[in-house]
Amino acid sequence: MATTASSHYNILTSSPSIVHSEPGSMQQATAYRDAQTLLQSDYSLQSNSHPLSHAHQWITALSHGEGGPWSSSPLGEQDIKPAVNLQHQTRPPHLVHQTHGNHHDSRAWRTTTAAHIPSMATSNGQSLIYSQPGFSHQSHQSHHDHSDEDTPTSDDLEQFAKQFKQRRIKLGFTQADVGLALGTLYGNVFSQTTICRFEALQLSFKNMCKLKPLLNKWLEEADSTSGSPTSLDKIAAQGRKRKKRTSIEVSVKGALESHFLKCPKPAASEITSLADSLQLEKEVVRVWFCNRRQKEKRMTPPGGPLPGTEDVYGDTPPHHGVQTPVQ
DNA sequence: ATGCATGAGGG
DNA sequence: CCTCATGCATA
Repeated sequence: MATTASSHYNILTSSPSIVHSEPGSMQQATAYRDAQTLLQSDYSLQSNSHPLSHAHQWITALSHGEGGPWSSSPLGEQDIKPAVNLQHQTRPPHLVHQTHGNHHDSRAWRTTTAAHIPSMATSNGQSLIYSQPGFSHQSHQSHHDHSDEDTPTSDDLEQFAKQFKQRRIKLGFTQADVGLALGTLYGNVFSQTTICRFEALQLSFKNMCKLKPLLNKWLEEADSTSGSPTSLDKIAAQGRKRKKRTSIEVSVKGALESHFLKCPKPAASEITSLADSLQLEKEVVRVWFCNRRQKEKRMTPPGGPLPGTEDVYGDTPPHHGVQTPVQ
């Protein structure tokens, strides 16, 4: 055992029917989503407004095959702007996080009536996260007022994400709401997960840039339309047996971590032997490494909140410049 | 909020 | 097989 899932795919929900055809086969999948949504909504006391309609269309990021994840392709969707992307393969950013925020959980959504404006810009180009090498160079465009257009900097994204979240909460929307709204507005539906990751800056720089405009529009729409009755509609079209999530034991994770530090990109053979020694499926291990690598490429460094030096809460009265970035 | 997973696209 | 964008299922 060791893991909750051995290696069999869970055959859940196979309702071939549509949303409302079979009087008895329209719950399963839908029920899950409902539960999740309701759960989420419960947190922030859903206000109601749920967009409707559905759309199916995802502009696949047509940008691929770039050497450096951080050094090239500012955006790959709007148009090809002769950005100043100086492309030179810089080694991947390693764990260089320093005074990163801290981790704490808090569902005090909507409780923080918020009254403070996040106008605490990073002051002197000193972001909390390591900055991207080779970005802040676009300094010949006599303007940079626009919230969109032109590749944002890491700081811009950081600021935007914060404001976005704040507004979203004030307006009483859940992350899931936003995801759906984007679908009705622009044809791109996103999950709660994605919105969450955006707010937490847990996406790649490129991905953040791509989503920012959309979320920005939603923001405008949202507050301007603050009060319009929207219908609630949900689309349920799922028919895919997903492998049950394998639960990897902490000790095993530790082992994987160790190997990752040594070799972030093991060869197939290595993966096989590693999987064997850890008694995991090769595929699971392979995927683990893939995900781990992705994590490394996020804007916010993995590993989390620096262990060790953590100041206590309850004290620290003198001064606290920045508030915890994470909720 | 996050861990593991899927899939498109590119070699 | 990898990278990348994304999300179901879960803690």
